[in-house]
This record gives sequence, structure tokens and C-alpha cells, in this order.
Amino acid sequence: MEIPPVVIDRLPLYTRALSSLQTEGRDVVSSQELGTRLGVTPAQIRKDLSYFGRFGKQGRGYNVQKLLDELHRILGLDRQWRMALVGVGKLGRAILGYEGFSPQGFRIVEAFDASPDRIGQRINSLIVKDTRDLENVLSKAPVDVGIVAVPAEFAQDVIDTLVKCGVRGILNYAPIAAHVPDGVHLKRIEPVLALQSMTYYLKSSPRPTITAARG
Amino acid sequence: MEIPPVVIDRLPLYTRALSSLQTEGRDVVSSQELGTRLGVTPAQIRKDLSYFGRFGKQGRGYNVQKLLDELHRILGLDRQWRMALVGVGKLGRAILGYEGFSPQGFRIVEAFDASPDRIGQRINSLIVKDTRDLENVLSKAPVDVGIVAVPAEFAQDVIDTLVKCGVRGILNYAPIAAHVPDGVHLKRIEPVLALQSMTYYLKSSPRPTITAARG
DNA sequence: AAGGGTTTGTGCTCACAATTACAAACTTCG
DNA sequence: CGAAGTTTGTAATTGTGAGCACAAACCCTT
Ligand SMILES: NC(=O)c1ccc[n+]([C@@H]2O[C@H](COP(=O)([O-])OP(=O)(O)OC[C@H]3O[C@@H](n4cnc5c(N)ncnc54)[C@H](O)[C@@H]3O)[C@@H](O)[C@H]2O)c1
Ligand SMILES: NC(=O)c1ccc[n+]([C@@H]2O[C@H](COP(=O)([O-])OP(=O)(O)OC[C@H]3O[C@@H](n4cnc5c(N)ncnc54)[C@H](O)[C@@H]3O)[C@@H](O)[C@H]2O)c1
Repeated sequence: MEIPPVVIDRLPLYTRALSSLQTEGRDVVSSQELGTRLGVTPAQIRKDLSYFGRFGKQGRGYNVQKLLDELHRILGLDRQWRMALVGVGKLGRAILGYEGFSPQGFRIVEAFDASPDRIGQRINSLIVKDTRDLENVLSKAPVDVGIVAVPAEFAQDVIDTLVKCGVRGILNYAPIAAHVPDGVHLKRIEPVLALQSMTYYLKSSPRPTITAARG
Repeated sequence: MEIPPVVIDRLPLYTRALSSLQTEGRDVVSSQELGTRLGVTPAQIRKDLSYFGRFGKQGRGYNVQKLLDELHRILGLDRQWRMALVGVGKLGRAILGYEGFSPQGFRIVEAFDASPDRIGQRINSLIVKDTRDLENVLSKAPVDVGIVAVPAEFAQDVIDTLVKCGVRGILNYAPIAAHVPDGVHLKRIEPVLALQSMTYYLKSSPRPTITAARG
């Protein structure tokens, strides 16, 4: 059975909410409550989950721990994922310093750059290596995912190189319509595109008058 | 007429490709070529554009400059957009230093933080101000969009404050399911969610053997 | 143990978005 | 100028996903 990609995209949302609930000490949650928290209809959640099995109990809801485990298994989050960062500029350094990846099992194990200024630099117990050594390094210690944070004009080349090294997942921050062969999975992070579609909705309605924020 | 949000989300892609073509000195482009570049079917592009008018010429294609102008007008990109950044940490500084916003008409005109270390600091000709002054500052000089780059636990509060200040667009980098009232438009940037759905596809197919990258 | 209250899982319906297909309009070239 | 070749815009069709509604299953209280 083929599962709709939109469904897959929603599952991580569910895991995140379930993690919160777990931290709050909750044992059980209904699709109703989960939906309210996430801004999704309860029916949508139940339908999504039903693609993979029957995880709930009627009259009760879902066991938080159990559903979390199931979703981790389904999404492949029950293991570590090795990642390589290419481009250690302003954004690249923020990504390297980001504490949000490792708790979810994503580890940046290599960092590459083309600039002599950056190569050899130590950032967070990681030595920045020369992009030209990318193939050699990754052939010895493969990674699952490549994070691309180089200027737009070099991004497609970097992606091609990563693909040649057997990387099957690309997280691309560069503002280009990148091309990857079948079997390679590409996700784009595009704040500018997000803003440019948002303005469509902002432009019509007027900026509201602000009730003076005194005191 | 109500235009499907997916259509609006694709328009910025078109503008970006058209800008490239313009730089390349091209006068005219067909939906065919545009589609190939973007990985979208030509019919999809024609259908999307037809929501807004008839911009092409049969047997010829679209005038690059004209279509670009039309799309800019449609999306509200024919003006400047004022933005405020909240959270000048690792990511926030990368955002402040990003050169990709202003060419598209997006200007960060204020930056706020809560930490005494950051407040008063000058970054790119911008003085970081105290979050507690956010309402006062924005009531005098309103912004259109708020960029949220604070830790997850403070994000909803920051968003609520921004909304109270009349901000109608939020670009949220914090990993939470934020809630905003009707009329406020929220876009999320979520690399971790992107990775967590990607692994669903990566987990099944095996890591390919690498054809030794010698020489 | 029985009944009232919850909540799941899913068949069904409806809405909408993608694709197809083609006439009409334009270009180019002989 | 006419014919062959392009390409648009859109009507019609297909495909797909979201929401509804309800039977079945379970909890809890008395
Ligand atoms: N900074 C942001 O907030 C932000 C936001 C969205 C997107 N982006 C995108 O991310 C990318 C990087 O942005 P940035 O602000 O960090 O730019 P930057 O100029 O600070 O960093 C780019 C880095 O890439 C390196 N580089 C160049 N060519 C390379 C190659 N072939 N291989 C390896 N490294 C190479 C450079 O040496 C530099 O260190 C750009 O495409 C940008 O559009 C940045
Ligand atoms: N760094 C990344 O690549 C990255 C990627 C994705 C998402 N994020 C998210 O972006 C946010 C920031 O990440 P970061 O790595 O820059 O963290 P960081 O700790 O470096 O920066 C957070 C900043 O926010 C400030 N702050 C805290 N509370 C505030 C408040 N109420 N008002 C104003 N400022 C406040 C802090 O003083 C600090 O300067 C986090 O939510 C993180 O999950 C970061």
C-alpha cells in the first residue's frame, strides 16, 4: 500500500506533540486533544494513524508511550542518522551549533567548506574539512543525509557530489530548484519563498491600527 | 474567486525561475521550459497563471519581464516589507546576516532579544533592543512580519506579543505548533520535521555501496 | 452487571487539485 | 502568403485527500 506523502509529513508533528505529553507525565491522549494542540481535526489524526495499524483503544484514546514508539518505528526514528554539512558560513555555523538535531537522533558527523579560512577550523569538536575531499571522506564513512548550506550558485554541484557519494537524503537551504535522481529524497528549507507567498495574503488586508501600548 | 493556497505557494517558485531567465537575458519562455527547470508540469503552470489572467501568447510563450511584473503585483512583491526579528542567538544572527531577504524587498528593521548580553549590541547597523520594549517600539514604527528565533518555550509568548502589536505575518523557526488568531498568517521553518519525514523513505531502501572514489 | 458516556476505526461523500486533451492563436519558414 | 509547427488557455476528466457520521468497543460509575 502506498501512503500519501502528506500523511508522512504530518506524522512528525504527532511525535512532537506526544513527546510533550510524555514530558507532562500523561499516559493517554485522545485524537480530540491531540488535534486541538496541533490545529488538526481529530478525524484526520485517526485516519492518518489507521494507515499503519490500530493503535488506540475505543472509549479511552491512545497510550502516549506506545503510540510514540510506533511512530518512531514507522518513521525510522528508532536509530541514529549520520549527516554531513556542506557550507560552514553564517547559516552553517548556526546549524552546527543547533541542539535540536541530536535529541531526535540526527548527528552531524562531518562538515565541509571550500574556503581556506574555514578549512581546518574546529567548531563544536568537529574539524571543517575541504570540500574537495568530500568523496574520499564519505566513501570511508558514509552518511545518510547531506545538509547543503552553500551559496546558490554552488548548490547543485554540491548536491550532485553528495549523490555520487551515495547520500540518499538532502536537506537543501540554498534558494534553487535542485534536481536529484530517483531514489534520492530532497527537502527544501526556504524562508524567502515562505515570505513571498505570505505577502499575497498580507497585501490585501490593511495594517491594523494599534491600540496604544502605554504603561 | 478563492485561489487555492497550493497555487499561491507555487507562484514564488515561478518568480525565482523568471528572475534567473531574466539574468540570462531571455525575453520569452514557454511553460514547457519553465516546467522542466522547476520540476513542475507545463499544464500546472498554465493553470496556475490562468487564475489571474492571460499573460502568455500562443505559439510563443510568456514574456519574461511582463510575467515577472505581473507575479510581483499579484504576490504583493512590488513594495517593501518591514520585518522584526525576535531572538538574536546563533540562528538569529545568521538571519540578520542573510543577504537573501533585501533583494526581494524584505527588510529587517528591528531586532529584539531578552538577554542583557545581546541587548545594545550592534549587528549590521542594527541595535538589538530589549524584548520588553517590543510593544513600545512597534507601536511607533509598525512592521508587517515578525521573525521568531527564540527557544521553543518562549516562542508562543513572543508570537502573542507580536500579534498584539498588529503584526499579521509570522515566520516561526521555533519547533512548536504555534497558535495565531484568524487574520494572522503563520509560516513555519522546520528542518527537524523535514528530516523526520524524510527518514520514512530512507529507512526502507538500503544504503548503496559506493563505487570507490579513487583518483 | 447494566447503562451512560467516550473514543476509535472506517466506509462514504464531497470538494478540490492535477492531468489530459484540444481548439484557437500565434510564429516561422519556405 | 500558406502550411507546418508551437504554445496557450481551458473544458472535461481523473485522482486524491479531507471531513462526516456511525457502529463497535471500551471505560466508569453506581
Ligand atoms: N543565513 C540564513 O539565514 C539563510 C537563510 C536561508 C537560506 N540561506 C542560504 O544558505 C546558504 C548559505 O548562506 P550563508 O548566509 O551561510 O552564506 P555564507 O556566505 O555565510 O556561507 C556560505 C559558505 O559556503 C562556503 N562554500 C562556498 N562554495 C562552497 C563549496 N563548493 N563547497 C563547500 N562550501 C562552499 C563558503 O566558503 C562559505 O563559508 C545560501 O545559499 C543562502 O541563500 C541562508
Ligand atoms: N540554529 C539552528 O539552525 C536552528 C534551526 C532550526 C530551528 N532553530 C530554532 O530557532 C530558535 C533559536 O535557535 P538558536 O540556535 O539561535 O538558539 P540560541 O539559544 O542560540 O538563541 C536564542 C536567543 O533567543 C533569546 N531569547 C530567549 N528568550 C527570549 C525572549 N522571550 N525574547 C527575545 N529573545 C529571547 C536568547 O537570549 C538567545 O539569544 C530555537 O527555537 C531553535 O529550536 C534553530
